[in-house]
Amino acid sequence: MARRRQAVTIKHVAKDAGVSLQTVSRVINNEPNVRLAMKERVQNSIDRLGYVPSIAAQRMSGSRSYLILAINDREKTIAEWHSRSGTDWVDQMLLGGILTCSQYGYRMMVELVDTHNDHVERELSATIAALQPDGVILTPPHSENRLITGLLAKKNIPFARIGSVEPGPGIRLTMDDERSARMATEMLIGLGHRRVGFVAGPDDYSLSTWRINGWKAAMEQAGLPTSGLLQHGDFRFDSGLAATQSLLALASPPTAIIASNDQMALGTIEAAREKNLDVPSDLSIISFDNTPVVRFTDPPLTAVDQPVAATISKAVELLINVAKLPLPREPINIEATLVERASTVPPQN
Amino acid sequence: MARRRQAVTIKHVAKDAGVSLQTVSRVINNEPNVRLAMKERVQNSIDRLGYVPSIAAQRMSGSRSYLILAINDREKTIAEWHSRSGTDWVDQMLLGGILTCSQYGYRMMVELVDTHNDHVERELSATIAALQPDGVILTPPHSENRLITGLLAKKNIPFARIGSVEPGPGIRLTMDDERSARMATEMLIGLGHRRVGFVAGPDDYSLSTWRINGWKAAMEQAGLPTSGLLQHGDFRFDSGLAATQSLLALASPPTAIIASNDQMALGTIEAAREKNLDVPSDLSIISFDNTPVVRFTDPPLTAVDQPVAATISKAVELLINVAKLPLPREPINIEATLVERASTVPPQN
DNA sequence: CTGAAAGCGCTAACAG
DNA sequence: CTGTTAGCGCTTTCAG
Repeated sequence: MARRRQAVTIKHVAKDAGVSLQTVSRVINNEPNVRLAMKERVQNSIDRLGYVPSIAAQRMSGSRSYLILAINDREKTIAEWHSRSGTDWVDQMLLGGILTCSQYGYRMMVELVDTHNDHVERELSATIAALQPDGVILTPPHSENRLITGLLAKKNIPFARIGSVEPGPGIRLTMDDERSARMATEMLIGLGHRRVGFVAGPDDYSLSTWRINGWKAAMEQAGLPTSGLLQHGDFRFDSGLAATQSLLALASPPTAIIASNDQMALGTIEAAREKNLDVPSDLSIISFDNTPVVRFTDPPLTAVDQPVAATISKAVELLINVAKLPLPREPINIEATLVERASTVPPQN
Repeated sequence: MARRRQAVTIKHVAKDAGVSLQTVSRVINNEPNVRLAMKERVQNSIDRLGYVPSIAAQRMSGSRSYLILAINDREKTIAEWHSRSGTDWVDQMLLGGILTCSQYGYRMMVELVDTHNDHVERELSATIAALQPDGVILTPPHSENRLITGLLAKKNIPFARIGSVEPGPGIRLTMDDERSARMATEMLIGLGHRRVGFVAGPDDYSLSTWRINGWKAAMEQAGLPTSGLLQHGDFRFDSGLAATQSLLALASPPTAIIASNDQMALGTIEAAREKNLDVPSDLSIISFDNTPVVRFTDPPLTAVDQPVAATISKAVELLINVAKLPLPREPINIEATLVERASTVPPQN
């Protein structure tokens, strides 16, 4: 491979503008202490020569790397990509991340890390040493992996924890899962449902518990029982199917079910079909996430839309401005909304 | 922001192993001329200290950046992400790209570039100057944008052109669209269809034409007419709907339609529904891409699966080994497969 | 086979 | 406000 060198460097610009390297550097970085005339002259040379600073060189000299790392769970992400289940979590991350990054001259890079690996620390250390990101975004279940958060804190790398309110280092952002679960439950209660089942996610996701709590709170506030109406799944279709089968086998089965994600909701639909129950007249369904698939199910699913793009965008912003802005001490909530479709109607009997 | 320095550098390793920087460098890069004993001693220090070379420093000193850039059309990609249409093109790129990159110690980064922009060259130049990727993957319609391919060639950056056979610089990879369109058409003919309509993609995608050619070839070979059975769309739902409406308004409408992508196929389903035609008994449908949505339509769509992950994976491999391997002069074909679902049956009348 | 020296492009620290 | 100097961590010469 040809030894590629930077086509036009800060030296060329300095020479062209007849100033020192330092002055050019100051202009690039928008630092104070440059006369306007000088600044314009330099900017002119920059534009004319088409100069763009080398990120590698900037990083080398102790400045920023202009890189934000978004870390996802390796196993789960690859499984989703393989299965082509239509989960667009990564896409929404990129949507929020890339656009916001580019506003600040940053880039976003997606990394897959295996939480359950004994070598998480080594794996992550290596990535950080190699890439030297200016900020890291942690998604569940990494957000609460002490090995990871501890390492990042120790290395003094700003990071955001999506979907975690657990105290500790890092900026915490949530989509207020308790609130949205409550909202979904209240909506069903409002329609007249009194037995609302809940299919929860796995325990290693904090948000699983929050959603349960929101559902319970709404039920209790309406004076409705929850006992026996809670089942656990693992976010996959099969587990949603099994959980719903259990719920529908109850002496007095629920007339509505909330599933903690779309894939499990598909399982819920399937379970209803197996029992010859009509959705929504026999069973109303609300799912979480609002991934593309919910619009193509029969019937289209009412779903809690998780504002993933907005959340990542916010995280990027905070991470980039971490030096300037005062760091939020409290978790930041990006509110989810409920998208009504055809899977929710009043109970028919 | 704290001025972060590399925790453990090549110097530490050199000192620890009692050798020169150079020797460590040779070990890292697996260069010859290091005695096995020496190599082991150095590797030991590397492992013990947990040393990982800084990519920025490597890049600075004229070596590789270990970065492959995957460039997608900005407008189209963002529109798809926003609409949450379930297109998983980017996910499949990442699946193939990230995994293969990581095998070689590389990373993949997704960039969005606006083809229709007058400043493509400047935009791309800036990205390249900033990132200095070792390779670039171009997807349609960038693959045939002379401004882009010319720039990359001039800068001597290895690149792959996905979905292009047009002569010129760069490694060309296709999914053999003509072949798969022929295959789809033959399948329908095999079922007994004689009037097979085709909804093509936009002209600025070469593959649109290839798919048309495949369809035509199969029809002609079977002695079937194609006149009037071709309509053009722009890959979006609405255009698929309109194109199908035109086809169904024909004096003798087609009994089967091939749509050049899944979104347009959804439009085809909708057009059939509007006319009270049953799919598949009144109208068989095959779509291209096999994105997640095709499994959730009613009925699930028979579709040509585009091996995006495999193609990107292959591109990455070639790009990384561009110095060692002889560069393929001919386009490389990664073969698509036809996934049969419920939207294709023999014509009912 | 190994080492020493020079430099990649940029910024921090210090002078003026 | 501007310039000079030193060095980031690594690889490429070029010597031994």
